[in-house]
Amino acid sequence: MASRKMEKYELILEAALKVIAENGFHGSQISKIAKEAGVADGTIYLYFKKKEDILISLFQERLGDLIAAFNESVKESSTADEALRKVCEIHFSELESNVNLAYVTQIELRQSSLELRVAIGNVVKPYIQLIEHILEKGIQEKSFRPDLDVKLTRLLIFGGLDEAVTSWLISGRKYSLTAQVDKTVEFFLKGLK
Amino acid sequence: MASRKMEKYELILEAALKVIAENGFHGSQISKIAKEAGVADGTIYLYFKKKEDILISLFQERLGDLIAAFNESVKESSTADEALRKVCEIHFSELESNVNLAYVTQIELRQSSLELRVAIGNVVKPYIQLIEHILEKGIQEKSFRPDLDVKLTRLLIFGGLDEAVTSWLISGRKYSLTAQVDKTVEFFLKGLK
Amino acid sequence: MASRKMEKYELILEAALKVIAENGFHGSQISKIAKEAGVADGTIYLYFKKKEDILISLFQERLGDLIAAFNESVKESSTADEALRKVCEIHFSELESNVNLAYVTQIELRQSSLELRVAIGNVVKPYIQLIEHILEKGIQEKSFRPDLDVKLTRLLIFGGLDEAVTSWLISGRKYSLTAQVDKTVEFFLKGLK
Amino acid sequence: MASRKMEKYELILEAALKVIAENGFHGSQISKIAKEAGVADGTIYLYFKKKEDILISLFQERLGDLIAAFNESVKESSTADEALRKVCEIHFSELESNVNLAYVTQIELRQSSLELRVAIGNVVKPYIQLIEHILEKGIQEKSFRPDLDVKLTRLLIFGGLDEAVTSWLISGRKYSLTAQVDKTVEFFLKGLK
DNA sequence: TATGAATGAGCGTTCATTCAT
DNA sequence: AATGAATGAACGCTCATTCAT
Repeated sequence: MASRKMEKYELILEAALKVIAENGFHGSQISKIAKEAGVADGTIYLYFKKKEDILISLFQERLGDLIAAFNESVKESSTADEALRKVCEIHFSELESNVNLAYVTQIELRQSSLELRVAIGNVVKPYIQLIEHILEKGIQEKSFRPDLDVKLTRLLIFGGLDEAVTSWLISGRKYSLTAQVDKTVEFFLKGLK
Repeated sequence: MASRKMEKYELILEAALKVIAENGFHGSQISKIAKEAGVADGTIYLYFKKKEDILISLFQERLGDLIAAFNESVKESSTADEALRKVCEIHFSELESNVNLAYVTQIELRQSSLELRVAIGNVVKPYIQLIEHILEKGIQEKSFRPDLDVKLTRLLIFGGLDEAVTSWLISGRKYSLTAQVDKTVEFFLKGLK
Repeated sequence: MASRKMEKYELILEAALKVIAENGFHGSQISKIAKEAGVADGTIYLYFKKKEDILISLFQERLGDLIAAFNESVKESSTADEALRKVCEIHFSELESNVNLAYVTQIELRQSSLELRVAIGNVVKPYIQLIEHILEKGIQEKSFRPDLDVKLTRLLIFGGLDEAVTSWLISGRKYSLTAQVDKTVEFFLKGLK
Repeated sequence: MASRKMEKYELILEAALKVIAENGFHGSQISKIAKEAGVADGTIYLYFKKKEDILISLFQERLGDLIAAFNESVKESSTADEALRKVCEIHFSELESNVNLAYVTQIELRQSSLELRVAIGNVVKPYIQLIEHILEKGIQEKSFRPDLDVKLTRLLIFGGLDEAVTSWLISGRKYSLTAQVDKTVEFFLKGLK
């Protein structure tokens, strides 16, 4: 009954996402997540070894999907410019359309132990590498400057995207995030000049 | 006796910075900070209302200094280009030369409650506004593109700088951060092209 | 199907003995015993009402055999002296040759609830009564002092034997227990003088 | 204020003794002991590192006194016979007059972890050694048999005394324990013959 | 009979904060 | 102002037991 097992696993992840988004990281006791999922406290420990494992899985499952979507889109892009635009588009649109996920990943999960942050880092790493690949492709295509430091630039781009999302959230989502895609990509491509 | 009062206040902040840098956010109990500062636990509550207030003050005092330095330098800069370079230089060099502060602000203080993060946000806001002013100045000087979205671009720049510092820390400080200033400024000014 | 029923019953007891001997009383969860026995957790509750019942049954079955052996031997003994020697011999040799049983009865099962200890007491009672019978027989034979308090003396003898075994176990079984039979019986028979 | 510190330490030990005697080992939660002592739960952890430490201390403090009393009495005894009688007398009378202590040491504390039992063993060891010294003294005085195995015999004596006390407790203290001293000592001295 | 997923009560321990001195 | 002993709320996790299949 793998499907049934997965059902409950998904149920708990879904509940955790909702509870954390509503109550914050520190206000999300196991008992609250269990109640939201409609299972007993102990049941959670049949699917997750420790409380932190829920959060790590949440990150891996949800962001794993996102990163798969990134890879797919990038493959379909003919140019590096287009690929970078795709990345930015997906990054903004996915988080805009899934506010709970956005809130949890940008705000709540960062308030966690070093151990968890390392796990999160591992999930984010492929994403940053994807940006790096796009940069390399752009250089090969002679579309991007050949003297770019790809290791540094990928961080500047990721950091910019991340901050844009966080700021949008903290502002109370008073404006459209996806509407920023063009200007954002333009800044990355053309810089300030 | 204001000076004497300030003495102990500073003593506690200094101790908190050291203890958090050494033991991490979760390993920094009031009792440990008090011992490091050479005062009794209860004494801390004569200077700070809650534990979080120590952290907020830490951020305000130390980053306040930094931001004052930013403002000073920017005023002395004749062009927006130069001002942006100055900001980046100070951002990287100050945190590179004060690893405890870097570690605490980039890594440890982020594992805190929403309330604290809002307070931190307030401290950071003037810095982001400073970047905004530079952008506006650059547009006036016709050095920067007139169609820049300054509200968005300031975030992309701040996020890029922030991520560069965090990544450098997590990597174990295996390379020079200040050596990245040129490439970073160049990316912001010229973009990928 | 009584035999089949008994098979599984025995299987579980055997598994419990092994698991407790290997993991100690507190490390012996039902799930561990079930796995060792090759049955499901729930199956155990078809044969035993509560976890403690396994332990009580373990004691009854295994020590019951021992006590039967005692009775047999005593019946075959012509004198009380000889009977007492037999008791001591069997007590020491059986536990020496069955270390798991010794460990579980002397060390692990004593860390249990009052309820269990009462049940264990009931199992031990016939043994203590056997010693009493031997004492009475000795008095009748005019081999033992007529002024012996048999109720008290049986305890002194049982306690002595019990402590000798426990001490031997705790010492790490560095010496032979059965080699102590002679001296032990001699002490009981002649006292210190 | 060493005296004040000791006051609360004693208060907690006293409360623990009472609570364990009344509720058994497993029914004695920290919160119950704290309430009985009239302190907060957390206060207990200012005086004891772990819950088990209360029990170990209880054993050490109370039985330490007892063993000191033993040593004192033995020193005052002119002969080994007399010393052995003294030991038996104190053993029985002290536990008879302090039923809570008897109950806790004979019944409850034995249901504890191996770690605690080792600690208890260390407290009991000097007592067993004391019995050994008496035996050696008796041999020197040519009052006891020269062929006694003192290492074995001390266990037979201690085990006998221990069992006599436990049995008296379990019986519901329906008879006088101290009234058994004469018969007990007589058994040890003269054996069954 | 047999299974094993699900249950949920139960508790030791930490630590920010208070307050009598 | 300063102390530091005392407080007590808060919670993750285990595991004996149940019950739908």
